[in-house]
Formats: sequence, structure tokens, C-alpha cells
Amino acid sequence: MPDSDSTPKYRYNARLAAQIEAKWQDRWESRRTFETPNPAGPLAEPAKIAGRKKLFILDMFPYPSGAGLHVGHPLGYIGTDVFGRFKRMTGFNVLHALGYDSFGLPAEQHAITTGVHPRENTEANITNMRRQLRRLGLAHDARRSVSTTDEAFYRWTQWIFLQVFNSWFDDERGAARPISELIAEFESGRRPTNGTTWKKMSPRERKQLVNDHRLAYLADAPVNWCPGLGTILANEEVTAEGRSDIGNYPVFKRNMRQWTMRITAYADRLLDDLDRLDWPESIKLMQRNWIGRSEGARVRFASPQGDIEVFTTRPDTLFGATFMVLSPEHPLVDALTMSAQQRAVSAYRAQAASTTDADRQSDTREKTGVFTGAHAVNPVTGKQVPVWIADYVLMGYGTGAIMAVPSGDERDFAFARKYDLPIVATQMPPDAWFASHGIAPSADCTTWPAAFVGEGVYINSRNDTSAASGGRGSNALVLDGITEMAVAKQRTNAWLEAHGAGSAAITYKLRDWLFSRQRYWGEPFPIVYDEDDMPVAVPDTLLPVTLPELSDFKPQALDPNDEVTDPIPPLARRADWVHTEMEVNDPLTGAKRARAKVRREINVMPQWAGSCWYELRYLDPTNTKTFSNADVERYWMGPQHDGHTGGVDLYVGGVEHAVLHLLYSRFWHKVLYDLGHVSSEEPFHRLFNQGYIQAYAYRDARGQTVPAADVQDRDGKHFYKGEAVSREYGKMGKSLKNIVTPDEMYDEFGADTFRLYEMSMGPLDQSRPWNTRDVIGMQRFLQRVWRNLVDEDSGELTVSETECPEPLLRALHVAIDGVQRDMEGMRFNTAIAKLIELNNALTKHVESSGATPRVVAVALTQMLSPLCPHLASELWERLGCEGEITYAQFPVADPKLLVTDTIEIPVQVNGKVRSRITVPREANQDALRAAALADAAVAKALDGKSPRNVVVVPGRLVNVVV
RNA sequence: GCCCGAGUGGCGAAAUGGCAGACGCGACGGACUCAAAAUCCGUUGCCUGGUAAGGGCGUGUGGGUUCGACUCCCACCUCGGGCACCA
Repeated sequence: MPDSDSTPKYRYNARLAAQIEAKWQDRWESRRTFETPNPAGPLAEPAKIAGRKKLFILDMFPYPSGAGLHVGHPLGYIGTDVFGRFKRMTGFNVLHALGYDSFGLPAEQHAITTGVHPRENTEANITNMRRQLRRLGLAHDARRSVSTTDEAFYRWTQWIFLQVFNSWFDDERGAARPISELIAEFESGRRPTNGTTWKKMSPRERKQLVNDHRLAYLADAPVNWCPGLGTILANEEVTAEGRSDIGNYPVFKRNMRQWTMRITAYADRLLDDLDRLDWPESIKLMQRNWIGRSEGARVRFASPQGDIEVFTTRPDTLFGATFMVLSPEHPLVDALTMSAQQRAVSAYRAQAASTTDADRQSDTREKTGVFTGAHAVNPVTGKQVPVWIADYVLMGYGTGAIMAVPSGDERDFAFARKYDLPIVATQMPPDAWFASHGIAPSADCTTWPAAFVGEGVYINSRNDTSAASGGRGSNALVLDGITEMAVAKQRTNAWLEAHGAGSAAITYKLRDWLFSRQRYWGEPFPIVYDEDDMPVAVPDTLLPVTLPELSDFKPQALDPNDEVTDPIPPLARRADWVHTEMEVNDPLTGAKRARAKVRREINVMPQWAGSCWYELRYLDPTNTKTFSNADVERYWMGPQHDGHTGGVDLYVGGVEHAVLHLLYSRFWHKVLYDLGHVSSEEPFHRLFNQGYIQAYAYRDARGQTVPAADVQDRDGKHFYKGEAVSREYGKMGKSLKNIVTPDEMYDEFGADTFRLYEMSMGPLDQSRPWNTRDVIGMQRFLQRVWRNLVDEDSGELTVSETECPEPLLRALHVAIDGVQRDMEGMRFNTAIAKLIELNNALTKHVESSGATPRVVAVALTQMLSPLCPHLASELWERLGCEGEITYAQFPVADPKLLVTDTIEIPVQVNGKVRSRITVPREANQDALRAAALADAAVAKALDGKSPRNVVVVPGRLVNVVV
């Protein structure tokens, strides 16, 4: 909106907004308005927190991208800022800060192509992002803005890694304990040491035994090798298509020795504690699915080459297990394969090995497999069953072998039909099942078109006549006649246990977490290898282990399809850094050792490491003695009552972190809790998923995207330079040419208008399309507010000290009441609508009387303050109010002004509104009925018919039923 | 395939068992202006009726519960997200 000569000097437009906003941003900074007092530690100001409740609100840790922000990024930040500012005005001590998750691939990729050090690039990006965010007027405590790449920060990331490294999971207690306690148990013989006694073991053997129990351990494991990125990836970072989450490069399975975190030890707690969290159900569900707990049984099938153990969730169908299927990679396959089958088995295994996981798991593929020639014994029937291998059985889940029950499992059914294997029913499906398949009820599976999965009466499920029972009838397993699956499972499990053939068991889909990355721009591990090639912690006094300087950041083997070459991490190039001397503490005794040659770990940590605990560092960012003072942590994150998990009061971010970040941080937090370093059991007590701002994009006839900003709409069609273009809808991005930046919004409207527009678009948790054209509405609103309080020509206040007329005063208090409740519930869109309504009422008053009553001006300014803090601060100052509006009390509605003597209620006839009647507020049923029936419009609608029933809801409505 | 979420004016949306469409955009009409922009005022779900009074229809589709359903239940359709041979 360019100014012209006729534009009043004090009109609230982008130019004036920019002045006001810069003024207040500078003032907040110099007055240190948003610095939040701590109860203890370096930032302690105990006097300031006395008698105030606390609130810790948190935005998901941003990566400082080189592209800068677009208008979609700040949505959550504005939301938390509005909420935090509102809570400050209701007396809370609010902790709100924003730091930077600044390690990671993009800066390193940039370094590879440009030769600019990742640190330089990262810092430039952070500076730009700080500038863009400062312009938004966020009430963040700047002292707490940490970056994961700061040595003062990653010193503690390394320290936490060592806490994990130096602990083990005690299954009996279900919690982590210091590794020294495990060593003590081994030494004393209280805990068995795999055959040889502790005393007889060599130091190397002892270290290995201990290492195998650590929560952070080295493992030769099948990993996701991504040559395109030159690194391995965690399972969670690989897409369903078998490609990298970042960069979309091919990913290959291969074995490598890697740092691994024993997150599976926490599977049950990670699952169970979800019930105590205030999170969206959908996110809880995604975590539950990811953890993938299934209850069932492990069952051993005897074979000449030893027992084959399977996991099944349906032990109750064991009588129907007519064959077994092993994964092609199963270690027993070689031994089991009969010579006649050798050739077929090898061919199948080779073929399976050359197929990617993604292809193997495509469900459109027909089932394939080969017979090994071997047989095993079904423990309940005593019968020999053939052993097959097939790639639909995965080595990575359960035991890598299954008992196939074709009558009760679709996959086994398909396999049995294809290879003509026997199918025996163990449950009689209900008649409805047969009816839905269009066949007559029969226990003969040859007539079945599919497996039956569900509750049905058990049949063919008794072994009191078979060899397996050894003739001991009373020891037999009899399921026939049972109708409930749970009962049948329980009986089978008991029988298996009594006969040493198996036991109830639980498995998880969750795998341990691969923690090594063959990169440069990450936290170095605080680990060296000793003379036994065993990992040893770098002593605390030598932390942080800083990243050595490099001139070339490129990892080796960058051909995306090169799955053979081993990764060589960039740090390996600094031989002088890798091979060093150090005084370490003995990993078994803890005693200080003499200076000796060691070799450094050359992998770095994944980007998740810093984001696993950053919220704890916000609490006490400058503490050099500990990662966070214990009293400070208890104050901000401690449990609120018995059974409360503790944690951040409100965590806002996108749903894309539902599994990765949120699961990893919960795991680290629980380890810290077990070791007594934090008082909270969970990092994030309440989670809120904000929606996304998306945008329209346009393509011309050739399919090329055209700049969305230059597209014109006419009659529901879209034109670019006169040519018709087609519209699509998607994420903001360079490729769609539909980016709108906050900077453009600041220039055109100002930060307050931008904030208001983002909050008014809809509920915070819903995604919506950006539409620059709509922003003007919020600017007009602020312009009207300004004009109601300030003369546009003279800049003088137009506020009167005269009494406010009652209708306007009532409108004010109705607005206060509604806005207060909407703010509390984070329904900022409806809060804004109520403020607009109030201002529209005020405008009518000003049109007739020429001035705004002071009481309305003050309260309106206060209510606007969380949403438009710059404008509100300016008006607050002009109104001559004391102190900073940031800490002024939010207005409180007078209940007396919310109720009226008479109310208008609708009268329905047969559910359709036909009239409205005005009645005293406390009118009772009889009075309402009489008033409604006496109404002329109602009489007309009744058309002479007499009411059959009259429903009266006092205070709400009357419904006359004819 | 399985699981979860969402479908309301031209558009963003509001109403969570009780007056459907608050509020904003856009559109249309008007004021100001030489004119335009900006700003201000008014109208605006659809159909019908005379540009009136009035009437009818209407929250993805079909059914159900209820005096009353955008809201609760069942089935289906469409879109979005997650998982995917998990034994």
C-alpha cells in the first residue's frame, strides 16, 4: 500500500507498523523484558518467581536452513508466543526459548560443494534466521538460545552419551543402572558370567562381557548402507520404498560394526507411559505401532539339526501348523538342507539376497519358496512337518522362522495352496463366514477360499490320543470345544511350558537404534579404543572432544549404487587426531591409567543426538558444572502430582517427528531419569501438533510451474500473462515457485498483521492454504482499532474519560469472557473473531460519540497484546498505562455484565425455527410454553393443529411437536 | 491391504445434541475523488417469489437414534496422513 499525499500521517499501515515494531523490539531487548528467572543456578532470581506458577512452552528444535524461512515456518512459533504471552498476563512465569539444531547433513553437503566450512555456513544461516524471527516479535529469552554445534552444548551431549555408555538395563528392576554395579555383580558371582568365572576371564573377555550389556554398544549388525550419502541410516530414516529419508538415495542392507543404542530395553516403558501423556491419540498410535509389541509364544520344533525356535502370536493354532518356513538368511538353513535340495536352496538364497528389502516386501509379489528336504516335529501333534525357506519370512523379526498355520493365516494359506501343502482347520468358522464366502459350512479346508482369522470353536486340537502325549491322558492338551481364543492361548502356553517345548513370549517391531554416522558435521564420540581394541570413555575432564579441522569434508564412495565399498568417515583423514595418547580410566575398575596410545572413534553421532535433550539445556544454558541444575530441572519439568510424568508443559511441532525424534528423546530422558539426573520421567508432557501452511502452485500448458505470485484469478480460472494455467496444492518450495517469505509480509503489512493473519486462518492444528490476498483483512482490523484510539491526522488519542454506555460495556465483557477462554484453549482464530466483533461495536460507538471510552480502550489493548504485541505496547504507552503490557493482568470479565434480564429464544415447530420470543432470563417451563404457544407466527405455523408435545429447554429453546 | 484423521457458501472458516454459515477474503452496490488507489458504509448460502411479504432446499452419500443431528450410531464414497508379508 504505497502512501500518497492524501494518506493521513498517523494511519496504521506498513510504514507506521514498521516504526512501531522496530521501536518495541529494541526496547524489549534493552529492557531484557523476556528474560525468565530461574530458581537456582547461574540464572537464579528466586525473588522473581515467588508466588507465581510456572509454564515451560517449547517449539520443536529448528534446523537453520540456508534457504531462510517461508511463511509456513513461523506458524507454530507464533502460536506458542501468543499462548506464552497470554499466560504471562495471567501471572505465569513462562519459559520460552528457541535454539538451533545446527549439526546435520545440509551444511556438510554445502561444504562439500563449496569448500566453505560447515561452521561458517551454519553460523551465517543462524544469523539470518535470528534476524527473520526477531522481526516477528517473539517473546523468547535470548540467553537460552543454544546451538547443538556450540562446544559448550555438545560437551554435554557427549556427557549424556557417556551416561548411556556407562549404564546397563536391569531387567528385574526394569531400569537402567550404572555399569559399575553390573561389574560388582559379576565380580561377586551374584550374576552369572556365561560359563567361565569372572576371575578366570582375561581383561579383554571381561570388557567384552560388560560391553555386551551397555546401553550404548558396538554391534555387527545388518545396517542400512546408503552410499549416496556415504553413511548408514537408522531404520526410521529409510522410507518404505527402501530409500533415504534425506536425498532419496538407494539404501542397501549389509553388515557393519556400529554404535547402537539399546532402546528396545525400554520398549515396554515407552509403550506404557504413553497412557500418561497428554498427546494427540494419533501420535500415540503411531508410536505404539512403531514399537509393535506382540504377545504370543516361542515354540521349539525339534529337528535332527537341533531345535528350530519360532515366534507365534497364535499358539492356540499350533495343531494346524502343517509346515515351517525359515527366512533364507536363517543360520540353520545350511545344516537343514538335504543334498537333493542343495542346488534349489542356494539358488533361492542367492536370489533373495540380491533383491532389495523394498522389493521383497512388496505385497503384490506372489509367494515363493523352496523345500529344504528336512522335517521337524510339531510339539503338540508329534507329527513330522516339512521345513521350507521363503522370503516372506524376515530374519529381522521374531526368530526368523515361523510355524505355518495355513488355515489361520492368509500368507501361510497362499503359500500352502501354491505348493500344495496340507491345510488343517483348528477352529470352526461361524456360519456367517461361510455365507460371506458363498460356501457351505465345512471343516474341510479344501473347500475354503481363504484362511479364517477370528474367534471360532476349536476343533482338531487335542493330543490325548497322539504319540506326543506319551499316553498320559491327564497331561494332554485339549482345546476342542473352547470358544475363546484367550483361553486356548493360555492353555497352549501352559502346556508348552510344562513340556519344555516353549513359553509365552513378547516380541517388538522396534529395533535397537543405530547411532553411528560416517560424516563430519556431527558430535564426535567421546570414545577411544585401548590396547584390546575395546571402547573406553574419554575422561570427563577432557570433554568436549572437539571436531578436528578438515579441508575436505567428502566421505568416500559417493556412487549411490555402490553397495560394496566400505564407508570411510571424513575424520579418518586426520591420522594425527585419530592416533593419540591419553590418560583414560580403566573401564572395569575406574582407576586412572597411565598415559597410553589410543585410537579415537572416527564416526560421529546422528543429528538426533542434540535434539534428544536440548530442552534440558534451555533450562540452564550457561551452567558449566552440569547439563542442567537439578533444582532448575525440578522447577520447570518436575512431576506436578503423584503419577504425573513431568516434562515440558506444552510442546508444539509438526507431526513429521511422531516417531523418530519423539521416541529417541523419550528414551534418553528415561535413561537420565533412571540414573537420577532428572526428576521427570518424560521430556514432553503435553504435545500439540500444528498444521501446515500449504500453498497453491500453478503450471502452464507445458507443465512448467509459473510464479504463483504473478497468477491472476478470474471467474474461478487462473491466468499467468494471459495464458490459462492449472492449479495444484502443495508444500511451499522452490520447485513449485510458490514461496512467500515473512520478509515480504513485514514489508507489505508489518509483523503484527502477519501474526494476526496466521492465527486467524483456522485452528492451529489444521493445515490450510496460504492466501496473501486475505491478509489485508487483518490489517484493516488493526487499522480500525488504531483509528478508534488515535486520530489519524494528528496522532492524538481519541479516548474519553466519560462513562461507557452499558450496551458497549456488556459487549466488552462478553468479549473478555470469550477471548479469555479461547486463548486458554489455544483457539486463537475464534478469539480474533471476538475481538473484531468488539471493535466493530466500538466503531459504531465512536461514529456517534467521537471517542472511545477509556475502559474499552485499555481492555481491548490488553486483549490484543498477546496477538499483536508491538501495536498493543504502543497503544499501552500512549494510553499512559504503567509498566510493560507484557506483564499487565489480562482483563477479567464481570459475571454480572454477562447476563441480561431478558433473553431471546427460538421457537421451533417440528424442529424448524418459526419464531423467536423474548422472555425473562429465568422464565420457567410453563411460562416458556405459554409464551411460545401465544406467539402469532407459531400459531400460523401450527395451522390450527393442536400440539402433540411441547419440548421446553429453559434458556435454550421451545420445540412444538405436532 | 490395515490403522488414523477430515469432508459445511465462490474461498479460509464458525457452531460438538438446541437459531447452520460468527469472523475474514472475494463479489456486488454506494460514499469520498477530476479519476484511480487507499479508506469508509451497505448487501451477499442456494432455489423460488415481483428487486416485496412469504415458501422450499441445504453441513460428502444412504440409513438409524432423538421432540430436535454439522454434532451421536451403522454402511458407503472422496481426500489427506501413517504402517505395510511383523508371524
